[in-house]
Amino acid sequence: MKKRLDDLLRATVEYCFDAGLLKRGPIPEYVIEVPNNAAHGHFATNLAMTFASTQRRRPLDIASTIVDNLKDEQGILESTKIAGPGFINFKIRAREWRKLLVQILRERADYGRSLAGQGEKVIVEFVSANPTGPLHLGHGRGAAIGDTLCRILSFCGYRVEREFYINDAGEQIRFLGESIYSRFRQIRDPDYPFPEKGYHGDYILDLAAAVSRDLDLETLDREEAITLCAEKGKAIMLSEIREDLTRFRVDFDSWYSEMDLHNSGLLEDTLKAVRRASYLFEEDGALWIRTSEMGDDKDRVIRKSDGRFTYFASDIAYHLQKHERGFTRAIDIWGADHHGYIPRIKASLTAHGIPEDWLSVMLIQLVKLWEGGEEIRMSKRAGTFVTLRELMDDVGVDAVRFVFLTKNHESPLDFDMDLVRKQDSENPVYYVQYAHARICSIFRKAEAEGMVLPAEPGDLLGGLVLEEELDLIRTMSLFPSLLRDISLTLEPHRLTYYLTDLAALFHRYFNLGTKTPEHRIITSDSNLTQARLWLVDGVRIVVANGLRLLGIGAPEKM
RNA sequence: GCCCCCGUAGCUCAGGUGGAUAGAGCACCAGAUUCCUAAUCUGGGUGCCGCAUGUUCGAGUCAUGCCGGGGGCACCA
Repeated sequence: MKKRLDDLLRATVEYCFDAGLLKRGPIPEYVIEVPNNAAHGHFATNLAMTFASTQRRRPLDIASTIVDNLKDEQGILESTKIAGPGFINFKIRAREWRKLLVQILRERADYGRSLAGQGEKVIVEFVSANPTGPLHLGHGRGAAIGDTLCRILSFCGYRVEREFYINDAGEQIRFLGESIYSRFRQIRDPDYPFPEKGYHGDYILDLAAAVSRDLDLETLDREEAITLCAEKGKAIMLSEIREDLTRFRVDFDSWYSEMDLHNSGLLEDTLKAVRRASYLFEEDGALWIRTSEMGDDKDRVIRKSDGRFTYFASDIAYHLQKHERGFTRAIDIWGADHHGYIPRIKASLTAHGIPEDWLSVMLIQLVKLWEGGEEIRMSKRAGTFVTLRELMDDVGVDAVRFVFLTKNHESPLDFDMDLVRKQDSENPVYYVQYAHARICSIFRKAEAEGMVLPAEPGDLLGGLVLEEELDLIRTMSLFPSLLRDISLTLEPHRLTYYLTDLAALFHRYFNLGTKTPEHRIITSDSNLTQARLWLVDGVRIVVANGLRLLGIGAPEKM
């Protein structure tokens, strides 16, 4: 609808140019928006105001010139008003809104889908948890945001690859092995020392038990045993991580191992490439990359003086790999504590001639858990943390995913266990899901009363005349552009707000019937009943599509 | 010291790439069910949008500085 209005306005301006009513020149950037005040109509544009400076005329004059010459060939406008400092406010005929409902009913599960992304190849890397422990809340938030974003991007016509980067080559894995081994030895010898940088969580005990079942740790020498513990432990953790993610409805297309990066020689190749670009230098026995010339605040070490590579080296190689794999765009979702890495990664990409905006990094802020009015403090090292698995057991996948998307990812999130456990309208996820269930219930009732909807709504929708009914359609019509906006701004949380709004509109509409029986959806007038059933079917479609993009179920009964 | 994020109603937070009179939920009070699910709804009121300059027709939104809170700085991962 916005597009049609835009075409109409441009045609009008062209006409005014031809007729000499406006000085010919470039049309300035302007917006068409849905005003937050309903009295300002369905759409408003600031066109006349942005025109003012180049036309050297008062915005109000320009507005009336435009309004007097509107090229509304198809008669979509019901009224046009000039208001305030020079806004033009439009109302669209009800007939046009009803046509949009027809479109929703036709497209069904595809409603909202678009080709906006033009098949652009995007790689989204998220979660990427170290396989040294179970997934915790922070990973869950990243997983929910990343997965929903991917679903939306795909729906908007991008070719999306979801990737999990496995940090399986560094010191941390060694500490994991030492921790497991130490716990094993402590079974016999409680005084056996535990590594200072080890992992204290109880899950290490389980790992020790599992590893020692398969291997005779007793007979191996310490080094050998630790290496094996590390390998086995890593494999077990990784498979648990996969299980948790599957249960959380997050599927990855690829799992990229840092170890492979080393073994396949890609790391060495990368270094050669960097060297060719002459951004490397040696100092104090270490190998450095001159990222400071590309916007980083200092140079960074790539290979330490002990001969081992830093993680940064793998990160550079990994990102160059992404680029070589043909992705025209990359999105990384990291914990906010990694923000310091952005400049150096971008700098090293720049050194290879990769444009700065090829990579977008989304930083996910902290999750704090609250229960009984108190914060539950968490620390992975100390082993006091709530895992994603425990959270799923406690409150369910739907609620967890929804809550993780109720805030901008750049804001810290307070996760209130008491609220999320509630299964009533205070819990936003139930509020939205219930809208869907309620509509299904209405349909069951209609069927029980022998109501059958024809295949196409035809002219029946003319019965939809209430402001509340047209409001619902208008809100539904925003869905496709909302998804496009989300894919551009990378702000998937906006979808939960939209669905909550739509659900509220629907519940309010439904409740009209409790006061005024003739506003009930199922009435004695069969034509009107059918029209209203089509309307709420539209709502059901949009809610279901939205929930699907959030990875949340749309129940038919609650 | 440098970098990132946050600061909007009593609380938790939205605020659609700068628009008109800044919103929602919770909390609080009062009400609604012979009815398609009361897992719902209706009504009642709040704001120096942290402060200050600037950019412009117009700023919660952009820029700069400051204040307050959180996080991060490594030849750690």
